[in-house]
Amino acid sequence: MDNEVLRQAPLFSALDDEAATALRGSLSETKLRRGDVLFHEGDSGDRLYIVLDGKVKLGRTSSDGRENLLAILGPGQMFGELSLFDPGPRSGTVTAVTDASFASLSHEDLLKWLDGRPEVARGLLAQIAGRLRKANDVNADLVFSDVPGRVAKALLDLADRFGRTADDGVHVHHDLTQEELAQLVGASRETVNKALADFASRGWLRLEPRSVVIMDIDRLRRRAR
Amino acid sequence: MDNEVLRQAPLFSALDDEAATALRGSLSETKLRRGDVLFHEGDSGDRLYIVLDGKVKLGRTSSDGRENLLAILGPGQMFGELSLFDPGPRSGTVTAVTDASFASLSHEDLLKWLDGRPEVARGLLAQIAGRLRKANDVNADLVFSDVPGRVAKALLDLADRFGRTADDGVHVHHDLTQEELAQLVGASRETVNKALADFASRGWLRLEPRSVVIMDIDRLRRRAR
DNA sequence: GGAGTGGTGTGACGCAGGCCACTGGATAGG
DNA sequence: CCTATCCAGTGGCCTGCGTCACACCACTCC
Repeated sequence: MDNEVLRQAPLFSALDDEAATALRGSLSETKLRRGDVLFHEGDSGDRLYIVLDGKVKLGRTSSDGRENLLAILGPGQMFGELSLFDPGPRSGTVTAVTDASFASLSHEDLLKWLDGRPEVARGLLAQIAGRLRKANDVNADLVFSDVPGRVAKALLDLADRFGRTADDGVHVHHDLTQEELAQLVGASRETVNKALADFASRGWLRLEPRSVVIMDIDRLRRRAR
Repeated sequence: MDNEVLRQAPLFSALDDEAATALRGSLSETKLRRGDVLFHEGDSGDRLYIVLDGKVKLGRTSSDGRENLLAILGPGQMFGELSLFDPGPRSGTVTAVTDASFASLSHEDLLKWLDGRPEVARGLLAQIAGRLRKANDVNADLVFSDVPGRVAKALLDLADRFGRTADDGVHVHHDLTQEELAQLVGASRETVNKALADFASRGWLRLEPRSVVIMDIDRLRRRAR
């Protein structure tokens, strides 16, 4: 298992070596291929997962079958926390968008763990609080911004987390189809495509399959707000 | 100060009498009149508040001055938690929608408090996790539901929390203007008004100033999903 | 009383963006 | 290789809802 990632994960950054070693005993590892589903909305389950490698999408399906993505998560990020506190069914479906691996921990083990270690509890709170803040931001965007604005915002967020700067711009291998990108910003595939094409025609970015190269990040930022 | 409400507040429901008495020493009380602002988005501040009496709206303002409400909070509910974990500026503005009173607790006191009492920490986590889940639900609604659907949902939520059942229906004194209701569901005042008028013309509810009487809650529920 | 103010009710108009329909390229599976 | 499937790109139509523009209270405050 990849210790490096775990030690950098926000949740465990406060741990000393001894504690980290002790923790590893409770963890188990899972691997998925692109497209595989880790769990479905409505499943029961109480494990907390941390992404070691790859990316997943966290989505929910409406009653009439349409889908909407809450988040794209990469290495170091956790999910499945919600079922820890109200132990109901899973509130979303988690699907791998690339081959991916995870460390996971049972509800029970985590709670045992938290009791003795207030700094970990605080880390967990900070994680969830951050997610809440972000969810609120997304709400505001859905109300205030148009689709191109939300697409720009999503690209910038993905660039922040997965981008690599080269001399021809920031390469963002988001690994998402335009359909998925559309579900992430809450719009139709067609409209997202048109927004992307428009950005490209202005020279702000270049489109590549499942990735973009951002060439003028300042303009994109201005479009996003 | 109203002990009853405090003891029922989800955050402190796990406390025994001794602990509750000890806590009261750290609390201070605040009162507001309808329309008064407790704090603004961007203010610094690290107090956690618990509503004792009345209602508040938690809102944020977009760069071009339009407003959007994240939540309406009533007795027993807390707010201001976010600044506890990343101690940045306030992420929203809190305004009283009725005369209201609050108990508050400083960041520092709360953290001191949490360390010895894992059950309170867990209560706090559960609260925030619940809010996160709710924020995600709102996101899905903004993507999937039309305005009338969101209005119906908002009314049902308000009815759940503030409604009183009488023989002519469920009386919901939400204390919101239609403008505020519109900001809550992310729509214009006019469209919300038309949705309400439509519901009323179907006999599902009756409109009264700053309140509604829901007469056919099942139909309203069906319209909401 | 009259005038201002804040909330509610309604019609008309325009447009962002959803939905549909189709094209073409790329990848996979036989 | 050929076919099937998936994904990206683009145009056209239609509608939900935002915006504008009013009218009509129900108040408070002179």
